[in-house]
Amino acid sequence: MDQDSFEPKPSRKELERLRRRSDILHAARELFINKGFVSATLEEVAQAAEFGKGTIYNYFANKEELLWGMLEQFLDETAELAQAEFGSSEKTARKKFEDYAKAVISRGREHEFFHTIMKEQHVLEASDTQGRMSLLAGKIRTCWGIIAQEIEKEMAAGRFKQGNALQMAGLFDLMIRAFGMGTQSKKFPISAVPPDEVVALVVSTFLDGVAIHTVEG
Amino acid sequence: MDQDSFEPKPSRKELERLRRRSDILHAARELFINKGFVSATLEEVAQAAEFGKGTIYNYFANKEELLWGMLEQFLDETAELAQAEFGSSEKTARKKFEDYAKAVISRGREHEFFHTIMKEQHVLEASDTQGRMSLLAGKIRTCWGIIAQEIEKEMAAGRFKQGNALQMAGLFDLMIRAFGMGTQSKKFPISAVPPDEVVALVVSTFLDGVAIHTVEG
Amino acid sequence: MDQDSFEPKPSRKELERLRRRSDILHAARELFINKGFVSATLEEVAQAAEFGKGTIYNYFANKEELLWGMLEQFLDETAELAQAEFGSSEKTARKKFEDYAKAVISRGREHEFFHTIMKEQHVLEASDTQGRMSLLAGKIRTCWGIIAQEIEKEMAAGRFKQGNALQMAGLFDLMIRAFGMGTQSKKFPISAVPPDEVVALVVSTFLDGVAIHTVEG
Amino acid sequence: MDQDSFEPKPSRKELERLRRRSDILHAARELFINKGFVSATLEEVAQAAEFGKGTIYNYFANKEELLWGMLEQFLDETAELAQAEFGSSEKTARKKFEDYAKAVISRGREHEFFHTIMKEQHVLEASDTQGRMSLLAGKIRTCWGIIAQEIEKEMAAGRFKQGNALQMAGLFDLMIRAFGMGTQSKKFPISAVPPDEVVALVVSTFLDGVAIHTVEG
DNA sequence: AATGAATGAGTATTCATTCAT
DNA sequence: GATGAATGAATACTCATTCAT
Repeated sequence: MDQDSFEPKPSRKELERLRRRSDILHAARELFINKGFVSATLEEVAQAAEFGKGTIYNYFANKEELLWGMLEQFLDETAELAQAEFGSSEKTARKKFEDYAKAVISRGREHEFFHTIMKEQHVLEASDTQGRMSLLAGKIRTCWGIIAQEIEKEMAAGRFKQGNALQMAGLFDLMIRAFGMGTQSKKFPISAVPPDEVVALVVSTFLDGVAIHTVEG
Repeated sequence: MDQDSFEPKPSRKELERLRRRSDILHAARELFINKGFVSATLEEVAQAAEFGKGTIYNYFANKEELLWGMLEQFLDETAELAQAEFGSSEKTARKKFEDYAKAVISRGREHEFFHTIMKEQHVLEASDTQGRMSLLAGKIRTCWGIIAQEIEKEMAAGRFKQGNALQMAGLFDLMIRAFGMGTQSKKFPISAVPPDEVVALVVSTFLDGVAIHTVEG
Repeated sequence: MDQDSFEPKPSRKELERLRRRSDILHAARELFINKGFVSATLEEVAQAAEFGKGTIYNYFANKEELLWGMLEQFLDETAELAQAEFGSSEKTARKKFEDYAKAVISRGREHEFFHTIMKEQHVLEASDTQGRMSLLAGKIRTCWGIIAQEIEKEMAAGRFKQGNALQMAGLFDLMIRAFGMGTQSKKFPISAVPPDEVVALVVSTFLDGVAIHTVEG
Repeated sequence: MDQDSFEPKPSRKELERLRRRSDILHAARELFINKGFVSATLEEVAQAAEFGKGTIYNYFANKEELLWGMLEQFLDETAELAQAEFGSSEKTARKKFEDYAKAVISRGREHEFFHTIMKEQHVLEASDTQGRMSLLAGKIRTCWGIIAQEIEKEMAAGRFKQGNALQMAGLFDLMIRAFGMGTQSKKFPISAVPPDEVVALVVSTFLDGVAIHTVEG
């Protein structure tokens, strides 16, 4: 957005700066996911990023900016992931859903953007200036849009039921993330489900449902 | 210990005390859901409960106890809800799933135990003494067990695919909760979906999947 | 002071009231000595006295009054003690000093009025209305006056050096109390001195000093 | 650990830090002595030290640490004082006792370590981790040991009675401190004794006793 | 550019005191 | 008279942010 097309060559200085910014965001992500935004202190972020506390303020105006920056980075990575799994043209749709689910599960909490957004919703709402939330929502739409394209392709081919593809994509994505979270956390009742089974259950349920279908039509 | 079998009539005093405790918990629930446990202050809880700050401490040893108490209350209510919807014997399974989904969606954030537990996970882990987390997990299992019974009945009748009923129940419950949260919040890309459509999409996907099934077997 | 000579017969009611007041003071003494006035809570006092918290306020206007009341009771008991040991006419002076020292040591912290007054000095100063401190000082003077009488008798008999008898009495009393405290507390460097030795050292030093006197005059 | 033998020059930074730490401790001493540890607030300490409240916590982990630090500083100063008065070899023993007594009295409450330790005993006991109390007791033993050496010298020379020199040193030190406190405080019955008289009475009593000795042996 | 000491607003918790029962 | 639930003022401690070096 700011780094427009007419900034021809980012100087080495500038690149290093962006690199450091990104490093700080990664350190913050780890902490915010584990302790929650409010409980994680800037001191801890600085320590994790191996910078002085004051230095963080050279890259981010305040603590909230860290959260916003981290979520943007977060969602960009998720979009890349979706693109990587659904962009290829050789795999069947089922295989794509499977691989995407597998990829999401395997990253664990590292990619739980949904969880994080929900978790820190009130912080985001309180510090949302100038429609930054819309920007984030746009990025989510991008992610789900990539999945939705696949769904539309299948609908067009008569292999999926007609419906709102974006909603269906969102539902699928959330199924993995929510069920994944519920089963991978040690503290949960249906925990200890191996990742493979999680993927199998979610994908088969999403595609085929749990009811038995005798004859269609 | 106290609630022994020979304490037939809790005194009026005791009843009032429990009533007030419950009132405080409800006030806390509202706040913790909206602002997050860490950000909500005890001053706010007290104000919401229309008590003095000190009074809260006559009912709960500290802030964490409020969270634990609230989650227990929370889950007990959810179990009642599940029992109410799945306990009846006249409805078809599909109808039961529909009615449960409807009920969950309609309560909104008021019953998002899953969200809350995930959101405050690190607080809970930090203050979990003597396996209170297990107690909570047990209550979740109870909720999902009620749904699972229905699934098992259908499996036995040959109408549902064989599988781990508890996992399937959990998946269904989380589908409603996660998708419900994503669609009812104003800030989300697939927002503004009317509750009825949410229920329809989740239930039909859970039962039938999104793929078209021509002939089975 | 208030219970003037024309209150002919305190009713049984009144006597019981005084008795309860005294009980509360004893409970408070124990606590104030062990935890300090500021740290001891009224809840604890009430519990120790086996009364409800509110009841304490029927006997004392506030927490500070407990401290003042307790110190008066305290000093009255000490005066009785001094009278008991120094009042008799059969013992030699040396024996009287010994017995008094023994008695003080044996009561332990229960009679450490000096310690308590020093310890809570700032509380007393802050809540000293209408010269209550003078009243206390008067009671101390009474105690030391009893000892001083003995000293004066000895001076008159040419057995003690001339000097300010009250000062000498105070010095003796404080020697026992301070050295007693230092030696009976487990945490002190010259601890574990048996009470008998403490008494012997203090009395012999007070009377004879530590230097060796070859010929006097 | 840090103050190793090969750290020849503490950096200016480090020195300033120690200086500030010491300043804070002196401010705290003043307050703790006047108001008592529990009653003195950290806000007051900060104000007295002319620092922000938060700054205090950069130097001390919590309020208790202030008390411990202050007592150590306190006792180190007292040891220096004892060394200064008893270390010289030119003065007679009597003169040394006199000068020490004078020095102690003249510092007033500023050096009343004994009073402070007694006063805050329960706080110290409650926060005594890893034998810090022993460390303090050791420092007291050091102080009294310095005095005891003089006593032993005199015993060896046949000028003092045989006995436990450490106990005698402790007794002498406590005589000055307790009697000094009793006489210098405005509120006490034997108050208004000029410091010189206090010194004279204590020293002469300690050395010679109050009884008249006609012929020894 | 990087740092971390200093700061004070903000928060959980305690406890003397009141007062309805 | 006795009680203890309710109260809020007071206090230790934390942490985002600033700024001199």
